[in-house]
Parts: sequence; C-alpha cells; structure tokens
Amino acid sequence: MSLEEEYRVDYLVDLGFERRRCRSCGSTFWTLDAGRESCGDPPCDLYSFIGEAPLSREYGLSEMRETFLSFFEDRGHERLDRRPVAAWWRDDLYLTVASIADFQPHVTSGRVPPPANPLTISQPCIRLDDLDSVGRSGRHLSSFEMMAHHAFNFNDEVYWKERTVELCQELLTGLGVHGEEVIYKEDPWAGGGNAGPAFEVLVRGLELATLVFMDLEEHPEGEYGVKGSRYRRMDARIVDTGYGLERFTWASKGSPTVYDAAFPGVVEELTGMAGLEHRLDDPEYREVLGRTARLAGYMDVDTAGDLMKLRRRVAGEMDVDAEHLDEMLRPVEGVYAVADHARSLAFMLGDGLVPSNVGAGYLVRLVARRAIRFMNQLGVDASLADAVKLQTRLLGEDYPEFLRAEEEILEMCDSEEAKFEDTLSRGKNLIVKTADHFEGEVPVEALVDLYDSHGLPPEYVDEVAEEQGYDVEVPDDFYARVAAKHEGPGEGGAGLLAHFQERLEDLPDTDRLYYELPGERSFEAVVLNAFEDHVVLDQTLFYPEGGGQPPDRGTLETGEGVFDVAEVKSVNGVILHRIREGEGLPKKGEIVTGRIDGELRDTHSRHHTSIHLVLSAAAEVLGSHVRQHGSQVGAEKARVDVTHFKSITREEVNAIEARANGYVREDAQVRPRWTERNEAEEKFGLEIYQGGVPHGDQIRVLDIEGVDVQACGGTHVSSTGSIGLVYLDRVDQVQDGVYRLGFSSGEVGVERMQESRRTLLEAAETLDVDPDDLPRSVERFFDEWKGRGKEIRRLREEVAELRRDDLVDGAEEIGGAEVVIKELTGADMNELRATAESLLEAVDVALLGGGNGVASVVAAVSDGVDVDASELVEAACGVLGGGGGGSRSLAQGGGPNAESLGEALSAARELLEDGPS
RNA sequence: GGGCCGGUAGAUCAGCGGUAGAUCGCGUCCUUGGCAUGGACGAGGCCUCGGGUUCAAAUCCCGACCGGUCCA
Repeated sequence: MSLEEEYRVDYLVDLGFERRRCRSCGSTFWTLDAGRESCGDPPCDLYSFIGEAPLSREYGLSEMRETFLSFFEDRGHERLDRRPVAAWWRDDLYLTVASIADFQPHVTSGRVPPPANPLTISQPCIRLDDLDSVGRSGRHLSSFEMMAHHAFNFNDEVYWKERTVELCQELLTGLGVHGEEVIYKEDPWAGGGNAGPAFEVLVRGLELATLVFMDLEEHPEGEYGVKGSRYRRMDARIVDTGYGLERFTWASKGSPTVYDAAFPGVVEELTGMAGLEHRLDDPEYREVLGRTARLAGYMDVDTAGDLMKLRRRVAGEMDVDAEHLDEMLRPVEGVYAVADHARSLAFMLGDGLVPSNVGAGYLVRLVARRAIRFMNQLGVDASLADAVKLQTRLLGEDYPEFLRAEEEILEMCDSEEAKFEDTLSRGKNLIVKTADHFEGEVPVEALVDLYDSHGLPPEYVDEVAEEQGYDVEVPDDFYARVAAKHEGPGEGGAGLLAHFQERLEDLPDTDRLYYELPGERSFEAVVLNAFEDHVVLDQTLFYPEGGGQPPDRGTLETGEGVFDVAEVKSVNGVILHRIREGEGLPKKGEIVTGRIDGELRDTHSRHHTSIHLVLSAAAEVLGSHVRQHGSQVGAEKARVDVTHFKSITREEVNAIEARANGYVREDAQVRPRWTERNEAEEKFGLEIYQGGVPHGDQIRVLDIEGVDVQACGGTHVSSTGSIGLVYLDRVDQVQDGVYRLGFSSGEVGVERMQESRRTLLEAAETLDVDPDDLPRSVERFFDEWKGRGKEIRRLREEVAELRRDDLVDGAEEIGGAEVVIKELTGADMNELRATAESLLEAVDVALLGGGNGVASVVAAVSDGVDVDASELVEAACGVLGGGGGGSRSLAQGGGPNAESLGEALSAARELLEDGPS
C-alpha cells in the first residue's frame, strides 16, 4: 500500500484540499491554499499568529476546554473525567504523558473494552524532556492539557480517518479559523510499540493538534518501516488525537507566548513579586517578545549556546545589542519558567506525588528545585509555596480537588524548599573550599562532583565563588557530562523462567484453589507435566510467590513418596511447583495429594490483610498524600512502605498502630471478588492500584469493609478480627519521602512483643533496676561511666607526676643529656606517654617501656635536645619484633616480644651512647 | 533499583596511621554606669556501630546502620 494511499482522505479531497510537497523540507501536506508551497511547520514557515489571532475571539483555558469537550459530546462522544498526572495504573511510566496513556496497555491491546467509545477527554499531562526550553521558547510547557477524542476500532468500526479529519476541520472552522489556513502535514507517528500514519494540524505556523491513526504494532519481521523500527498491521485501529489546550488558547489570543495566554494572572503576579514590570501593553515590549517567540518557534533553545544564537538573531532583526536584549529577556523568561513549574508542581503534588530522591518523587524535586533556583535568580521575595498557590487557585477553578489538597501541597513545597536551602547552605563551605583549593580554576570534574554528590548546581557554585572573587567556567554541555557519568552497562539477564516458556505454552492455566477454597489445607490434583524439578498440576492450593507475598510451603504426596515443595512460581497463569532437589518427581498423569503448611499460610494471610490496615491507618493519621510504595509479607514480620514528606513521630506511630488495631477490633469483613477492570476503576478509583498494577480485564479486588479497597492477588483472612493484633515495632526512612512501617501480626506479633519485653527485662536485670526506671538508670550509669573515664585520665596524670620524682632519681647522663630509661611493668601506652611527658619537666630524654601482653615503648625528648625520639623507638622496637614511630619529640611503638623489653631498651641506650646521629 | 559523597564537642566543620582540634554557641571572671564589644579561664567527645590489618586506628580494609545527592 502506498503512502499516498494511506494519507488520502476523501473528505479533504471533496473540500478541495490538494496534496503538495514542501519546497524547503520536502515533506508532504494537504492544503486549500493554491498558492502555498511550504508545509507551514517551522522552520519552513514562521509563526504568523502572534498579534493576529486566527481564532475569531479570545478564550480562557476553562472556556476552551469546555468548548472542545462539548463539541465532541454533541457529536456522539462520551466525556470522561481526567486521570491524575501520576500514572498510578502504569508500571512503565511515572507520569501521564498523553491522553492515550490513560488507555494503555489494556484497552489499546484489546484485552479490556474501552470505558466509552468514542470518547473525549482533556487529560493533564506532564513532560519533562524539554525542561530547559521552558520559559525561553515561548511555547514549551512542562505541564499541559491534551484534549482528545479517541475511537477504538476492533471488530466494528466506530470511525477512522475520514470522520476524524472531518471533526477536526469542523472544530477549527467553527472556532473561526479559515479553511485555507489549515494545513494537514503528513508525519508518520511511532511510540510505545505502536505506529501509524498521522497528520500534524498546523495553523499559521503553530501545531494545534496531531491526529494519529494507530494501526501498526512493532514486529521484527513487519512489512512497514517507521522511524527506524519494523511494524506490522494489527487488528485494532485506534484513533489517537491530541489537541493542545494551551495552544488553542494561545492561538485565540495571539499573545507573544503561550504562558501569557494560558495563565496570564499568574505571570502578572509573579512579575510583580520579582519587582519587574511586564509591559505587555507596551508595543515595543510586545514586539521583542513576539519576535523572540516567532524565531524560537523553529530553534532549539535548550542550551546556553542556542539561547545566545537566538538572541543575536532577534537583536539583528531589531537592530539592538544582543547583550542588552539578553538582560531584558532573561528575567521575563525566568518568570515564565517559575509560572510553568509552579503549575506542574501543583498538578503533581495535588495528584498524590511526594517529593523524594527516588522514583516519581524525584521528578517532583527536580521541578521544585529548578523553580526555586529561578526564583532566587529573579530575587523574588516569596516562597515556592506562594508561587504554587497561585496555580492551585487557578486550577481549583476547574478542578476543586486542588483546593481541597492545597494545605498539603503547600506544606510539601515549604518542606522541599527548606531541604533545598539546607543542601545549599551545607554546600556553601564546600564550594568556598573547592574554589580556594583550585584558586578559582575549578575543573569540570569538580563541578560534576559537586552537583552529582552534593546537589550543588553549577550556577550556584559560580554564584558563591563569585563572592570569593573567582569566576567559574561552566561548560555548555554540563548536564550532558553528568549524564555521561551515569551511563553504565544496561540491564542484563533474561527472565529466569524464559526457557520454560515453550514447555508451558501447551499447558492450561492452573486452577487457583487458594482463591476458590481459601480455608482448605489439602487437595488432590493431576500431574500435567513434570520436568527439571518442577511439577505442573491441573489445580493447586499452593500460593505462588507474588505481590510481596512469599509462596506456600508444603508437600505433594503420591503412592511413591512425599515430595517437599521448595518454591512456587506462576508463569503466565501456569503454576510451577519446584520440588526440593534429589527427591525425584511425581510422574505425569499421577494423582497427587497436596498439603500446605497451614500455620505459615495463616501468618501470611494475617500479615497481608494487616498491610492494608496499616496503610489505611497511615493515610488517616499522616494525610491523603500517603501511598503504598511497596510491601513485603514474611513469616515473622511484614512491612509496608508509604510515601510521606517528613519524618514520622512516635506519637504518629502510636496513632497508626492504635488505628490499625481499631480496625482489627471492628472485625470488618474481608471480601475478595473478581471485577471487570473498568468497573473497578470507575467504582473505586485508581487508588486501588497501590500494591501494583495487575494484568488482564478481570482483576481481583479486595474489599475490607469500611476500611479500604485494593486490587490485590494475595491471600487474606476472612475478617479482620482474626488478625488478633498488629504490633508496629519499626519505622525506618527507606528513601527520602518513603517510610517503612514494620510490624508483626497475630501469634508472631505476640511473640515479638514478648521478645522486646524480654530485652527490656534483661537489660533492667543486668543493672538490677525496675524496668520502669531503666531510662533514668541507664542515663545515670552512662554519666557515671563517663565520669570515671575522666577520673581515670586525671589519676593517670597524677600517678605520672608522683612517679616522676622517683624516676628522676634514677636519671643518668648519656652523651651530655639527662636521660631516664626505665621499664614500668604493666603500664599501658597512655600511662607511659603521660609519665614520659611529665619527666621532661626535669630531664632531657625519657625512654620508657611497659605494656600488657605486647610490649610498648615511649620516648620523649625536650625541645632543643639533639636526640630523635622516633629513632630511639625504632631501635627498641626492632628488638621487640614490631615497629614504631612518631615525631622527634615524642614517639611510641611496640612489638610482640614482650620478654625482650630489657634488651630493647638497651638497644636504644646504645644508640644514645653513640651520640647524635 | 544503581552510582557517588558523608557520619568527630550543642552547631558547623578541620584532622586522614603516632598526645583529639578550630570557629560559633555555653559557663565563670575581668573590662563597662548599662548595652554593644573586647579580654582571660573553663566545661563539653563510646571520633555512629561491629569485625579486620597494625607495635599503634578517629584515620586503612570489610560489613552494618544512619544521612545527603545524582541518575533510571
């Protein structure tokens, strides 16, 4: 099939559109304008909508969104609510990057029917790939709303290319765009394993929408090549469109930048806070911004070099100085960036992301720190929270959930700002030291290290170093170098069980008796296959490892013998029982009796249900931003990691524990049920995916009555009362922003409680005090112990003083110096040293030996006496079989041959007698 | 999940095999009418913990714990 055929849309032909080839870039496009020779896309064409809006009137964001959604509603589409910008339902994405992401992977793959078909939605998205261009280019946003209409064609066709283009054209002309201004540029699309033909929809240089006709899937032997990969035709044909809400608003206003169109109030407020005047009314100012935006439309501006190139172009056009232009624009661009970042932060924090140094939380931190840096550079006299608040207020007009979460959002901003300030002030000394060390010529490696290990951005290093009178050079490719440092070997290792794949393909999914008969502890089954220590049955009670829960243990029994089950895994629905090595295997076709370890299963179930209780309790105590960030069930204990932005106090731990035990006493019913995916999401929300995202259209939903609903594949108790007890005994910070709540339930909970009581009692017993008095007693003992240490040191000095007179009597003159040489049996190094030092008040040289087990030698020499103490010690220690050293005035050493101490001192004496060396 | 950096006085840090230090803060005294200030003296350290190497470890090696930071 020819490409031309792919892009032929009768609707356009009937309207009089013609297919042309761009004379400058060679791409093909459709237009009504007989005189048009270029594709309308920068750099072939410049923006021509700034100052001259192509839409018939101005729209705000809300109005534009509503206009779009109701347009499609009126044309048979069902309107869907937005999803969060945090892609909770995906395990391959942190952030929602497109409206189609809402329906991947299950709907697009055809496994789950679409929630509506066709549908329309305005989905807030976050993309951080072009962060450096945000503010500068006039068009880049880190968060935006992708308005869309989607149609999923599986067996029956809803609509395809004709209707899609028709709707688009109708929408645009309805908004007042002239037909001959609309260009449909052919631009094949590929991403996320799918591809298909696509139109970029351009109006006066601005890309307003993309219409993707997804009908290909990646396949190594596919017949189509798109952007370097092979694709083949797939059964599903999906209409994936994206209309930029902010772009439409921009086009309706014709303002110099998208920021002025999308959130003018926020830009204005921030401009005020920065003490700038944003003179959008000033025609000259508009002119500069407009020209910059027009030129930026076809330039990359993500490096400083690109930016200056842009400046020179604009300056050249306007006949002004590039430096002057830079000074003029830099603050405005900073304001734009802050406004944009604040909006993304409002979205991310409001949708439940918590700043952290790992995972999605790190992305929040990245944006927050960038925003703070811009604000500092601008000299804005306001906090990050103040800036974000402007956006939560604005977003709140359309999405009231941001107002409800506002307090938490702002608190997280404050806490994040405080952390960054800490990092910077801590780093300040380090920078000064580094700059001094290199005398201002800080090498790039040092800059990379400062950033990578200490979080100090090079601009900040320069700023601090400047105060020292240094000028630090930051290379243009700085962040690329940081990235290069992190490039390591990619992930290796194929799936461990990949080689079983073929063998398992013909086997049916194993019946999961652990779901159907959760109370049973033994079962009968037929061996479907047995190979390499693994047994596959037609049905099993053995729970396979998964969802943070370890597998069941137990045995499989045949007439031949009993086989220990060491491991249980599920591979694509087939459950593998690994038999302990050397025990042989049951044979294919045999009937086996399986028995699971009931006590272990009960403990696992109690722990797993407890995880849900503790999570709910934590959210109740700490706030609605709390999400599960992983969990693990064990035989002795279990844990659940939760997101939270500051350390959890003892009182909060107590409150969580109390709440969880409250749920236990309420004896709430625990009901697992299989539910259709869309239905579950609609009924319970995306919050059900905290423990992970299951596959398939039917998902198992666990409803703990009145407490919590989660998608969960684990085994559970039937009512919370049988948990008996949740003993929460550990809280650790596992990452910044992630805390681990460790606990034990039921019987093992009681055991651990008893264990910790025993620890307490034993400690109290050792000190012979009442356990209640333990803290006070320990403190007293510790103080006393410290006091004794000090007393000992003082006494040692006193002993040294007292011993001095005695020793001075034994002084002799060797080589013109008053010398004391003496063996002090049992004296340790500290004692010898103190004595030797004290002796120097009366004599010139002190050489003392002693020690316990190993021999020690100390030599001390008065100032001005020409004897090297370290030489004396070395001479002595050679005899002792050890070594030693120190300075000319004080040296120490020793060796294992303690019995030769006398001999060793003689050796040193000989050295003295030989005179100064 | 991975990489890098760090844990020493109440705080910030120096020391990086050989007598545990600096600055600020704290206490007492002096200077002053009082305050700011200046001066003198002093208290305050399981050098995170556990192993190892060594005659000798805050220092070197291994491990644990805790914190910071960058990346996916």
